[in-house]
Amino acid sequence: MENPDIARIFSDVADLLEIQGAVVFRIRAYRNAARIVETLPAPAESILRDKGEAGLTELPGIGKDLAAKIREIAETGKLRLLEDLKRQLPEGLVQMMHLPGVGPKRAKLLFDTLEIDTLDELERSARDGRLQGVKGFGPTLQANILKGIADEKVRSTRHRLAEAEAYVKPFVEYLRAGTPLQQVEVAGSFRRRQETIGDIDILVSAARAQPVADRFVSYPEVKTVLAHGDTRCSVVLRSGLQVDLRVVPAASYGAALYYFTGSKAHNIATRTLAVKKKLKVNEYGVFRGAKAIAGRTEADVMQAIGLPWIPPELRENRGEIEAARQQRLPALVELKDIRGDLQMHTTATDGRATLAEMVEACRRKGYEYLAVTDHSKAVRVAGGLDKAAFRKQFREIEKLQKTVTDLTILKSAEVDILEDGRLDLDDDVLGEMDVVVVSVHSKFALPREQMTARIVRALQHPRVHILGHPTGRLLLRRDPYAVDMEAVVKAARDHGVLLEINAQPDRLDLSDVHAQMAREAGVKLVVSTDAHRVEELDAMRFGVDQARRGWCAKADVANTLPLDRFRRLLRA
DNA sequence: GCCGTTTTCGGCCCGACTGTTTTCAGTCG
Repeated sequence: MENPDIARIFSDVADLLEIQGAVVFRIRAYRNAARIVETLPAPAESILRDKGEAGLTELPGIGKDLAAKIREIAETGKLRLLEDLKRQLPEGLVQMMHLPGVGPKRAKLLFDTLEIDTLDELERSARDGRLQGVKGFGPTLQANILKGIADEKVRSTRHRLAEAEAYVKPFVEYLRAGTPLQQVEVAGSFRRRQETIGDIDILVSAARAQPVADRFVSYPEVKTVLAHGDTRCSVVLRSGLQVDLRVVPAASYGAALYYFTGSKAHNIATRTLAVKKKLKVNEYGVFRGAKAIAGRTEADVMQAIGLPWIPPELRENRGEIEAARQQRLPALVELKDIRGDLQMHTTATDGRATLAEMVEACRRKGYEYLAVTDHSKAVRVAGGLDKAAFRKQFREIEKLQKTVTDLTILKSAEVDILEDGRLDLDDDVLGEMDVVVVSVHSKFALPREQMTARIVRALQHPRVHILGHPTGRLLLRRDPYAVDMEAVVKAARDHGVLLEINAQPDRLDLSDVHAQMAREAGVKLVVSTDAHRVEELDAMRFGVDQARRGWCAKADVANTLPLDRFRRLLRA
């Protein structure tokens, strides 16, 4: 069982307990546990293997009981508690409680009064008027339920960060253009630079809230208005993206920004800290009794709680609060630290721009070096190059290099890792390259052991420098292939291989959690765009965001090094 | 279910909006 499977089970338990009407804190403990397990830097199974249940109870939020339950799941593949709950409560109730306007209480009420336990049955009851008789189910709620069921069938749930950015920028411009705003910022998971976004939170400070709220719900792209209050509104855009607005006075802007940036888990943890200091924290400020002691800026708010300012990317309650209290937050890598891009393609294979065009674009970015990494021959669909074709390209590079003095073009390739872990090019041509990137592009469905052995074997090859997009995932489209990342990280460490954070907005591979895991193992990373067009070189910032979420400082990212030191690292 | 330089029991973050109510429960973030 992988961590997400265990998390899923805890999350299902929480849903069913909620319907059952269990004590809210017990429910919270399961939800909390789901989140903890989901974001663990190592598989729970290997923690159990190495340190037993004690290794799990070290984690704040996991006690004796939950540690034993994790063991039960690891050993049997399921959890008796969940099986029991499922026998008592039909699973359809969980789907019902996730409809807008329906929560655990109403789902249970529908089951108890009308024996409704599926979405289909609920839809029929709403249509034929049976819901009328149930307490609390007025005409509006019924209409909302029907709409929710219809939306459920065509729902676009999450959006990639880059995609959300494309929708939110014009929306913010529209708000700015029409009403006098003092400050405006997109908060939430967007500001934390999470790889995918459920909804967008726009925070505004303005002298008068009402005009901002009115303009917000009138945005032409708005499909549905979910809520329209004085200071808080919520809409769904035609794209399916939900956008929430919050308007606060300037004196509360920092507190509101802090609160609406989240994450929820981070907020709960810092508020708990505040309670111990006899303080109350809400979106309007930090209060001692009735007296506001902070609120205007985020830094003020955190200082009042006794914390230094924590970068949004770290606010996941994954140890950042403890690190902040001990003044050992990492100085996170920044876009301006990047001195070179180490994966890109040209018209020689599946890129759209020529070698000269890509080099010129990198020169304009002010890079010190770049690696041209066209595909090797196994990637037929991309027109992968053979030994002779690479040598031809290297001669072109040498020729071009003579005309370009202010940046170095590194000869390279994205060499395919074949099914058995051998490489798609011979050692002699690999030896003519400055840097060798290896990646998996085929046979994604291999069993976990086989895939792990395949990648580890490739990393053992003495000429390999970088593992490209290590898990092969495509966000929201394709799961990572089954692979033991702990073993891959260990192999990378043992053989001095760098792990790539691929900055393509639909890859962002490594994930934040894996990047952090690599960093903690002492493995160096690189952030590369894998650009197939000149414009895609701009994706570097998404990769840097991901590195920051993985706690990476400048020193953890090898392509922040000046060329001579980078070369020395490759040789080592 | 977790946790503890207040506690092994008794706490556990906080507020806005909606719909259906006549003062608030449920939902949501």
